[in-house]
Amino acid sequence: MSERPVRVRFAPSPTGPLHIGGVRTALYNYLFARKNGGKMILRIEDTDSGRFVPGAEAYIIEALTWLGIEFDEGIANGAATCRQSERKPIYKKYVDQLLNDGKAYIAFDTPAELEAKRQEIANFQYDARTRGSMVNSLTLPTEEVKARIERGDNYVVRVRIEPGQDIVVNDMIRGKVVINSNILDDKVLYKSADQLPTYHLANIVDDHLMEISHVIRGEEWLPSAPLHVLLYQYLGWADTMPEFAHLPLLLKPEGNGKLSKRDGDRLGFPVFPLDWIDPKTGEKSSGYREAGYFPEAVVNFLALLGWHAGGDNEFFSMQELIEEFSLDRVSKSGAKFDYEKGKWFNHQYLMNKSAETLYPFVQEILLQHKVDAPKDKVLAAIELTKGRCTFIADFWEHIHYFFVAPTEYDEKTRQKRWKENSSEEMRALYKVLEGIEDFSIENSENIVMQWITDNGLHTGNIMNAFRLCIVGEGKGPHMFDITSLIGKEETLRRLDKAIAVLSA
RNA sequence: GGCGCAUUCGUCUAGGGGUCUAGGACGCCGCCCUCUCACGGCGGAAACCCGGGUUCGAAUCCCGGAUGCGCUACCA
Repeated sequence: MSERPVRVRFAPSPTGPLHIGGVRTALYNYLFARKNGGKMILRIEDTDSGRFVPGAEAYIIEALTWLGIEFDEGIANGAATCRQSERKPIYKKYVDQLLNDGKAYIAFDTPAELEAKRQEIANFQYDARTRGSMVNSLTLPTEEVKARIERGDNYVVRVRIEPGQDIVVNDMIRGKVVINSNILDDKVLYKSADQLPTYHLANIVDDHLMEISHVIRGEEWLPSAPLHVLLYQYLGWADTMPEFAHLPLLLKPEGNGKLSKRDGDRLGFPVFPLDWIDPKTGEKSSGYREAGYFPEAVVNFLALLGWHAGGDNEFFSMQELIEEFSLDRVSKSGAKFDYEKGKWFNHQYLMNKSAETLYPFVQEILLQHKVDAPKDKVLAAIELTKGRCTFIADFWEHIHYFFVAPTEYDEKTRQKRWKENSSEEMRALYKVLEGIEDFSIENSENIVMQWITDNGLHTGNIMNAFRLCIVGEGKGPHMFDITSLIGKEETLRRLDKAIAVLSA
């Protein structure tokens, strides 16, 4: 283990909205950096000009900001300051170095020609066995190569892999992974067409220049890690090569495969942090924020998909995650995405919030429904109902009857709770309630219960019918919590109306 | 096909040779609380992929198989 300062990066490609697996990668990088007193860097890997999607970069930054994942470098005024597309001369320099050192060569084979080769030869691979029969600087005379370049022919630079050597990747999560160079191909490092490096080269150069100490990324990169190790050696940077940690993948909740962008709308839950509208197709993908999730619930849930603190506790704030996080407690195998558990987390976070904290959100919902109620009444209603809500948006369903009298009565509840003598009993209850001066929870409950006892009535029958009259359906907090909040006048009004409607 | 990684309840996982008749959580089921719905409490069903080996002893170590996933682009 080196003693150098911890510096990690999150390096997304701006090809669309950041999906939840990417968010988790960013989160683990962030936790690792904070835990070890290191720096977190954002780098935009936009070396594929063809797949660039406008707005994607801003989306990534907004999403991570929402979740509380902060960057120490690479971001200023809300925009990324490190984009690979803006570093062309830097990569060119190292491409030339590799070329001069004979670690790479120029190839003129066109994509169409390569495609033809693949059709022609099964398992065709551009490598030590085949490069001698291809069109490149190894097979062409020097003048010809020069002439072609001057003529403006497009070419690529390929890494020259020497066969027959074992390449060792030390992975912090998986241990030692050995791969023989025979199976590696001469990957393209640079394209003359857009003068941009490919991922592999840009990645190594930037990680080196930015003094990245740990590369924490998805497992899909493990197969190319040997190439990266080789590039560090070719460039002469082997001694400062970062440590690698390849994270297990996030899998589809059902069936097989990696969680993908399409799964969200197919399965009916978000796989993106924020809503996203595709600029080309106009297609909308839903996000956690708009679905009503709290960022801290998403972070908590995501952190536990592939990592475990060891004890029985499952609730962690960002600060606690930072304190507890460790790469050697990251799982090796992929985790299926369990949306139900995500909802449960949100429910827990919502229940644990104070009515005061929830107030602005609920107030907005009430306003949308044209309800203007005093704050203390809203706070009380929130306190009584928050245990029933998973999302903020659920509040209206559970809170509306505190502010709006029922206009209709749930048919099922009516059949079950409205008995033959209910009208009569409710009329009697009306009289009792009318006579109560102090309409507080305790007092009204005492009086009504005493009345029930004295007259040999059935508590369940009375209360359930009463609930149907006041709420309109068979749910909600205890009746006197509701009636004392809506007040005597409103209680009597609702009761009167309900008796008329339900007796008809 | 080739190469790599992985494999404990349906799902997320604890477990790093004996304390495992395998623990927790989500979901599911039952009971309690109760005027209903929730919340909460209690309880239940539910797993070490298979086969060899190492060992006095294996969920834990090794090998093989099976299965899953990933990669195999002038994409990241």
